[in-house]
This record gives sequence, structure tokens and C-alpha cells, in this order.
Amino acid sequence: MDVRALCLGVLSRGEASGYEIRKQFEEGMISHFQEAGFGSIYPALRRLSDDGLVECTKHSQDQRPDKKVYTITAEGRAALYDALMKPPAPDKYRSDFLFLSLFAPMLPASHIESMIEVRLAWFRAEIARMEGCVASDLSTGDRFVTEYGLAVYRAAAAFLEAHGHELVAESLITQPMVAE
Amino acid sequence: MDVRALCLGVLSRGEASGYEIRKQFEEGMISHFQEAGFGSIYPALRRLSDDGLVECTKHSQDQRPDKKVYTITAEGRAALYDALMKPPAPDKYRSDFLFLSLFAPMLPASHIESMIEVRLAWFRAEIARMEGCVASDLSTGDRFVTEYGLAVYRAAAAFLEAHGHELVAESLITQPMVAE
DNA sequence: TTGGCATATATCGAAACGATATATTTCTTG
DNA sequence: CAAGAAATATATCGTTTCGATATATGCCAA
Repeated sequence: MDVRALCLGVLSRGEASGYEIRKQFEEGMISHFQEAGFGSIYPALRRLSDDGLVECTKHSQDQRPDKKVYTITAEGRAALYDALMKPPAPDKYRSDFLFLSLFAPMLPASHIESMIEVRLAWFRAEIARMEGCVASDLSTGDRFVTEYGLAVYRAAAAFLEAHGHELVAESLITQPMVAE
Repeated sequence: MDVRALCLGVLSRGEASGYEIRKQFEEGMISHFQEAGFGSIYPALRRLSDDGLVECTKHSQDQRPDKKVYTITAEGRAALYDALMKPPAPDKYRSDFLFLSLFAPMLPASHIESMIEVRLAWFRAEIARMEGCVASDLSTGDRFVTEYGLAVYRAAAAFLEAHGHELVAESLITQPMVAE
């Protein structure tokens, strides 16, 4: 599933500009399980446009640079359907946090501790945000992915709360960053 | 954390060839939270070698092409330490499965059902494998990341077992793939 | 015996990432 | 109230990474 297919998916739910598509990958619900930046989205939209899978209409209303609004075409919907009917590729997960955890006993305890705290705070904020989302009315698919994410984040946060201190305790170098 | 730093991390736990490093990213414990293929590993090793962070010794024992074994140097360990001391980048997660789930009501129920089954089978196999790992004696870091992964996979599998059928039920197109 | 799998290295084009450039408006804060 | 930060909006460009492919041998099973 490449960035072109992801853009088609977003556009199938409503027309949008490149900037608005990126916002969905950065802030929206989709941001929890897919990512794409300007450097991928703009070339993808160009190619989709060339292939007739989306149509681009320029809105030069404001003073700002022309806003280009993209709309999915019938061919675009067919291409999206084909992409969705292929068996999904396995999930890809990259975590510098877990890689770093492998080496925790060789790093300062304060570093491990602050890393765990930052992470826990992030999980709690996301969980709160998602709980707000499920309270409102979502479509079937949206509710499913949000509750899935919630289940996983809660498990991860609970694990860190229960076992994070073990990683800190095993750190051989115990130098507080600020003098006591 | 780029592929060079990841290779340094692997080599800090023992010398290895490019092939063996890739096996760790493909099969080993690390495969659950970091990925790298030949196309990234070989250029990374070349650059690490040029920069003096690893040393390469050729073992031409077998008939096969020379096995190049890489060993981390003192400078390499220092560079790894620096990389590990930077605040870790946020986790990156990409799931075609969840993206596809957004559109489940527009896809055949049989497709959704088989996708969920495949996924559940994969989770169960990985959970069993990891349970075998934690039974043996692991280092602190290794045990932490394995049990973290176990907690998350169990939560994901439990969610799919409990709510997977809801996604199938909502699928508007209910065409069995094989005639009954 | 022959086809498939594991070992082992390596490259190459395509895709994606991350930083940066540009320009205007709107919001914030000292 | 003015200065600066943030949001809106598009786009490129060099570096990195991905995925497929090439090459060659040993080993095991059908």
C-alpha cells in the first residue's frame, strides 16, 4: 500500500487539498497507523492526476497561493478497490524506544527514567484523545480502528506503569542529572 | 536512529556478517520493532567501515564467497552510545490492515473475515514463540522488550477475538467466495 | 537428479523521508 | 499595539531506504 493508494483512500471520503490530506496523516485518526509527509503526498497527487485517478480544481479565492482541491474519479475508486482487495502487507513497526531499551543497563538511569516518563505521558494524552473520539458517533470502520488503537495503547501504558521501574533499576550507571 | 546505528547496536552484542545481521532483523527478537534489508545493511556496513566504526575481517574458509565478519571498534561503541543518548524518535507504525478496516463496509465480508483470521493466526504464532523466549533466561533489556511485545500482541489478539466479527457483520457485500 | 532452501554478498531503480524555501494571514503575548 | 509565532498552502531536492534482482555454492529431500 503506497502513498498513492493512501491518498486515494483519503480522497474517497471527501475532496481535499494536499495540505488537508497531510493534516489527516499528521493529526487525524489515520495518523495512528499510517504516515505521509509533503515530500510523498505532492508527487503522489501529481501522478494520480496524470493517471486520471483524481481530478484537480484550482480555487483561487483567497490572496494565498491557489488552493488545489483534489477529487477522486470513478477510475480512482476502482483502483482503490483493487488495492484494498489485495491481502494486506504485514504491519511495520519501528521503535527506537524498544531498541534503546535493549541497552538500558549500559545507559544512565536518569536517561531511561525520563524516556519512560515522556512515553507514558504521550500514551496517556493519546488515550484521552481517543476516548473523546469514541464518545462521538463514528462509522463502523472508524470506531473499530479507534478502539483497536485504544486497546493496544492501554496495554502498552499499563505495561510501562507496571514494569518501567525494572528497567531503571537495572541501569548500572546511577548518576542523577541534577545534584540532590 | 538510522540503519548505521542499528547495525552498531547489533554488532555491540557480538561480531557478525551482513547476512547474520539481516537474520536478526528478519527472525530475531529485534524483528518485532526494527526492520532492515540487504539494500540498507550492506551500504551501512560499508560506510561504518569507511568511518572506522567497525572493522571487517574476511574469512575465506569455505568454498562459498568470502564471509566478511564485522567487529565494532572503540569509536563505534562511542558513536552507539551517542546515538542511544539522544531522545528516541516517536514510534512509527504502519498498518495496511487498519487502513483497510476503515473501508470494511464497502468490501466483501469474506475478504474481511479471511484477513482477520490470517492476522489472528499470526498473532497466536508470535505469542507462542515469545512465550518460549521469556521461559529461557534473557538479559534485562531482552526480557523487557519481549514482555512488552507480548503484552501488546495479547491485547491486539484479544481485541480481534472480541470485536473482529463486528467488522465482518457490517460488511454490506456478503458474497461467499465458494458456493455453499 | 533436480528442484528448493539456506548461506552469502551486492547493486540498482523506485519510493519515501526530512529539511528547506516561499508567501500570506491570523493568533498570541509582552 | 507591534513583533513574532503559528497556521495555511504549495513545492522541490538531496539523502536514505525499500524491494527486487543477480550471482554462486552447498545441502537435503522428493
